[in-house]
Amino acid sequence: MARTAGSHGPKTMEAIRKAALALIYRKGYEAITLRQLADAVGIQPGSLYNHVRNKQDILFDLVHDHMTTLLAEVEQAVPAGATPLAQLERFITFHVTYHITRREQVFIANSELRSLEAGNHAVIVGLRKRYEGVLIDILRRGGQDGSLRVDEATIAAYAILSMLTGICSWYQPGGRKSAEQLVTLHRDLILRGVVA
Amino acid sequence: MARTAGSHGPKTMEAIRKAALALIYRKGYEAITLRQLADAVGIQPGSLYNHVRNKQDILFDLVHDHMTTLLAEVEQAVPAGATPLAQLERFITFHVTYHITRREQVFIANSELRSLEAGNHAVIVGLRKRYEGVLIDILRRGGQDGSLRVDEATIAAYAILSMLTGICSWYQPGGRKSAEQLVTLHRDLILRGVVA
Amino acid sequence: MARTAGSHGPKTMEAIRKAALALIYRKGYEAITLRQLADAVGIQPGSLYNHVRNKQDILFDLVHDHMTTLLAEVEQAVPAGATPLAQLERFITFHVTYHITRREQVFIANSELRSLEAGNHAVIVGLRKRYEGVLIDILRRGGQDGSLRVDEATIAAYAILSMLTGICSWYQPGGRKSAEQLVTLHRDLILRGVVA
Amino acid sequence: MARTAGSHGPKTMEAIRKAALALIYRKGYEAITLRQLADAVGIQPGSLYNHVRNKQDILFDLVHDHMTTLLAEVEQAVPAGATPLAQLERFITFHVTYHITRREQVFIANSELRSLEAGNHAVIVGLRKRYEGVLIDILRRGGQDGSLRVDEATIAAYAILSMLTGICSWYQPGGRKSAEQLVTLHRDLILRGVVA
DNA sequence: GATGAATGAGTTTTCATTCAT
DNA sequence: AATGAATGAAAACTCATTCAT
Repeated sequence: MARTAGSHGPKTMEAIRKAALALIYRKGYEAITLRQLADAVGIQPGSLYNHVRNKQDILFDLVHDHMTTLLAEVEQAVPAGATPLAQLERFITFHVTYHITRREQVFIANSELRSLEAGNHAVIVGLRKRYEGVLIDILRRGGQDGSLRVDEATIAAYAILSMLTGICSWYQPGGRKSAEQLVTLHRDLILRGVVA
Repeated sequence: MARTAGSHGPKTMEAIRKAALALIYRKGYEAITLRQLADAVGIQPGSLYNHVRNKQDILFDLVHDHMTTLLAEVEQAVPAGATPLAQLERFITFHVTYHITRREQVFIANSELRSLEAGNHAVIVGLRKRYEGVLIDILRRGGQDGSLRVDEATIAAYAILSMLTGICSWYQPGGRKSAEQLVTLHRDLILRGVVA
Repeated sequence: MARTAGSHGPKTMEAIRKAALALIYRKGYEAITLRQLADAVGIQPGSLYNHVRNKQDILFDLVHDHMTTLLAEVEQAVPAGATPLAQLERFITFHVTYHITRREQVFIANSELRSLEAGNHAVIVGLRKRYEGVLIDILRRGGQDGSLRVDEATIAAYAILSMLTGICSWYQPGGRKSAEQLVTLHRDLILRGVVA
Repeated sequence: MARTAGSHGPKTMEAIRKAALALIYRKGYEAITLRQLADAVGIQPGSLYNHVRNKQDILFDLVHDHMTTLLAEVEQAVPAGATPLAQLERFITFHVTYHITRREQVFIANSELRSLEAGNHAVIVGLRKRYEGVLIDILRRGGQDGSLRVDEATIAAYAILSMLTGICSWYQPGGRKSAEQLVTLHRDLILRGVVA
């Protein structure tokens, strides 16, 4: 049959990725069907398999892409030679900014981990551990040189990451607060706490 | 929920709830099947319907129970007449303690919101808003009387809740840290931040 | 929904077996669909799974049942103490009779072996080797005591089995020849050949 | 297999035929996919259609080629003027030799008949009848002139053909027995039977 | 001639749900 | 209250086939 609609050629893969990101973000990996995804792309369900091996791969690709980008960029953002405090400030700024610009990827990478098959799961958890490691390392060095008040670097890192990552479950682009304001608010909270 | 009147085994209903909690916690609502649930309970899939109206109700029950308990208990835990700072400390203690004792309920109530049908979703979001309101209120009053350094009470509340709730995604009962230690660590973090 | 048509209860399994036998005989295992099978039984495709684990199991059951019956009956039919010649005559009589009464099972057991998964395949091949062994043993003993002119018992057995089993690819019940006539014709052929 | 570099034209068609023969022999017509076939040839599935009208044609070609060759060669092999006994010996020799040299074609021509569409099926069955006719004719004339002990020439012919054709389901080229030995064994069996 | 991407119909299988017993 | 067997809808995935490039 002649092709009726939708996108062709190398653009299709990009369209699939985009549609999958939006759909999974809204409904969750388990809840979406490949029919819905195909509809969103404008092709038949079977045609997805010209670009993708199976449903699982779609999720893994999305999460894996996100994690490798995240890791690559955090290294750029946190200057190696700086003091732990300076590094922490940079980390917070980077994390908040990145997370509100890529809410969907971040959200999926956190909430759909459970839907990854064992092998894929291990890969992503490994990458995530490396990312967490960046913050743990900063906190640990700050604790050792006395510039930061941190006994349990790991727990503190988890706490900080949870706080910052939580932003993407309520943040709406174009909301009342700018990215910079969010950075400031969270940086202050983390650095100095709430007690006046 | 909705057990048929005259049923002689409230134990079955309890077993269903327990099994559902464990299963949904591990795999997610969309990913589990009623066959798995029935297996875990030791009955046939059809028999579930003697106790439950449908799959959705199982989730809603679990989450609703959790939310009402949470609300009831937070009121007990946070003394009405105390200062904002004292209330905040109590809130943190309560929240952490509650969350690590009921990791599964908490996790589900957060991660499976998306799987609730519109009506059910609205109910739960309403309850959650009330719970968040408790903290927002504390922070706002603390900001007003100058005892807490908080401009944006709502955002600060979300940040604090995200941090604290995050505990249940990594906490293992019987781990290196006791509940009290976790309370202390997080309270210090929130109250005074990390800068030495 | 109320059940509309078809068979219920323990009879369904029997109906499935029967319909599967007829369908696979006519079209082959790979060529039939579970929709066709369900139609023939008078149930919905999904309902098959109340009785059967999957498509492969249907085939295996059919073939396995046939092979075990065949083995059990051949032992009855061939008297242990008799001379090789007498045993051979009995074997031929049994084999021909059995094969024309159960053409479908026999045909499937031979032609659909290829469609069995590795494990199932091995089981059936094992049973078949045991059946072939009965004839090989007769021929070998006949060759040793000089009553039969057989050098290569295995090859001769395969040749005889091929000849006899071939009957079910052309035999029509109620055709010109009775079962007894077929037995006689083939027995003569095997025992004395065609040269006058 | 990888396509021989830069090979075009009739070589591809030959490669398709060869790969199809091997694949269908191993797995059966219904069980193979054109993707597997294309892989084996080293081209894309769509490219098959430059050489072949559809899947069915591939099977028909294979079987039809085989049957016409078989018919052409059997006429060469069986001398028209010879006695029925001499002709029978030649027929056996020819059939066995041909079948063990072209096991795959023979096997397919027998086992995949069922997968031919009505029209194609009729053509092949017609050719097969002509081949069977050669043997039936020999037996009938032998029965009439008293040189062969055959009442039912058709049934005897089917029996003999089944026996001989059966060889290709177990014969392995390079096995313990040479083609000549197989010819001798089977000729003796058919001509004189097994009774000493 | 070959390719990559598309189609549409179909496959086996799963699942929530129903209901007579 | 439990069961076994049924339904009907849908899921992921496959496949022969087409066709613009």
